[in-house]
Amino acid sequence: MSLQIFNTLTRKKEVFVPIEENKVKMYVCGMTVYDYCHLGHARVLVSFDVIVRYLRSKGYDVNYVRNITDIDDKILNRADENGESFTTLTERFINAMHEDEKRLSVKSPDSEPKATAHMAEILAMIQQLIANGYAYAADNGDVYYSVDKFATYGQLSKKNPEELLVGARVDVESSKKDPRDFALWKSAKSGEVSWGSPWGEGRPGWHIECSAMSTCCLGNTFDIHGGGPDLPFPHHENEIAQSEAATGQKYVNYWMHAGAIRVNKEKMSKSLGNFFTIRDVLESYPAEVVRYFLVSSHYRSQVDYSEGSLKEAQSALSRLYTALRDVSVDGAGTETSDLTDAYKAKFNKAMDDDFNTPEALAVMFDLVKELNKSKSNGDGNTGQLAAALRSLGELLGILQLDAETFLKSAGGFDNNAISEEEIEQLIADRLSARNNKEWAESDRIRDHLKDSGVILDDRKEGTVWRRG
RNA sequence: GGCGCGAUAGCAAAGCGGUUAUGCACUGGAUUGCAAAUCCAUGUAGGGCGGUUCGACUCCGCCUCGUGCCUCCA
Repeated sequence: MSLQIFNTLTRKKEVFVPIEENKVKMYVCGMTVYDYCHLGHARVLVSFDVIVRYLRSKGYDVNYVRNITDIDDKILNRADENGESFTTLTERFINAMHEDEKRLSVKSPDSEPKATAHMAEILAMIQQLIANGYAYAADNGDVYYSVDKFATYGQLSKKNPEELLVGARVDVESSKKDPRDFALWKSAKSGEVSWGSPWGEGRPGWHIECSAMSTCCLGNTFDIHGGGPDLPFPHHENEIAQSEAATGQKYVNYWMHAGAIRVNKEKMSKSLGNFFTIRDVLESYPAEVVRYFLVSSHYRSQVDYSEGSLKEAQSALSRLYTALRDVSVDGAGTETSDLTDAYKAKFNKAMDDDFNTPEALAVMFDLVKELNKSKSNGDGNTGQLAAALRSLGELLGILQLDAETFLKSAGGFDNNAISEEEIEQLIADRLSARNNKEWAESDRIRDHLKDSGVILDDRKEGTVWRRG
């Protein structure tokens, strides 16, 4: 079974064939660090994390590069508003982003290049573009890319260059030769942070940093380039124009774009102001629940965010962890058997189909049913089934906690929540009531705990509890 | 206006030209002092109109509705 990837460039699923056998060179557009990451960023972070995990599980040696945009207009404006240096601002939000991704179990990329640390490569590419006749320096010190010179402009976003000309905003101040042209280098206003260049003091345009950094990290041509739903145009279109005009070679083989997160049927975005930051959401829900929510829909689909969707994610995750509760997987992790191999094969088949995580989760729930049956009939397969479930979960970045820990903390985000000590005490009180067959008192305690979000489970060995 | 994407049961979300998706919720049974969890059983589908086909939720066309990009945004 071969891996198929939906390529934005062709709008089709294609069999994935890497440039170098068993190696994947992958670049994802990361954050512009002037604010906290929101759920839309989390979608990209988690989606590509799953993709990398799966590629590695298939034996690929993946070089995953995800950049950080640490210089641009919004960063300078925000730093100015805050009365702080732009580096103080960006360092703060880079740290915040790293905290957020860690909490969401997103593994760090192999490298995380920053625009400000790659000025030499950026300047070299701009000079190459001028030398190749694709860019020009304007009188004011700006350098622009000549969109008209790049014959296949619009190939990724399926836009007609002529129509872009008609629809382009006319900027009276601009020194562009053509309204479609975009800045490779912006001359510095007085007092602004800047870098020296052959065209005077200035800073790079938004698009050039990704062309320069991806090329320097991964080579002229690489396998996968990913990003969010709003990046195909103009960002990625411009990257193609820059890189292919500079190197004369194909830039990227497979373009991948995540779908939008929506709130009330509207895209979550900074400009609309309807965004929830990752840390906002993590105030109310365990990180793994947020991650499950993101993984439970396909990475390309639009998904609506709501309280209800997280509650449902929590319930579903509880079913998975409940199956793992009290199962010893000692010595079972490395066993293979026809039983577990069948589930793994189905899981892989789903993931081979453009990383179909909802389908993969369905396989995990089938496995859960098998595991639950095994737990009750004592057929001896319990350990290996649980181990298989966990190892599949690992590929999605879920189910790595101790089941007991998850189940006892899942709903525990209320500061007024009842403590474990109180719970244990009440359970002990209830036990003595039950021993005396005082069912009314026993049920009173059960109901009281239920009102506090604690659900009891009476077993032969004793009473266990969870929050839910 | 241009270029795309989508419409699945109460909700969420997949595959598939003919046979149970899956999860949450719901119903009946087993189980339990009562529960919870679990298992078993069952119900609830595929926007509208045409076409292709022995047969379409699944392919094709049209329509309606929703939504994304076209401007900084993941």
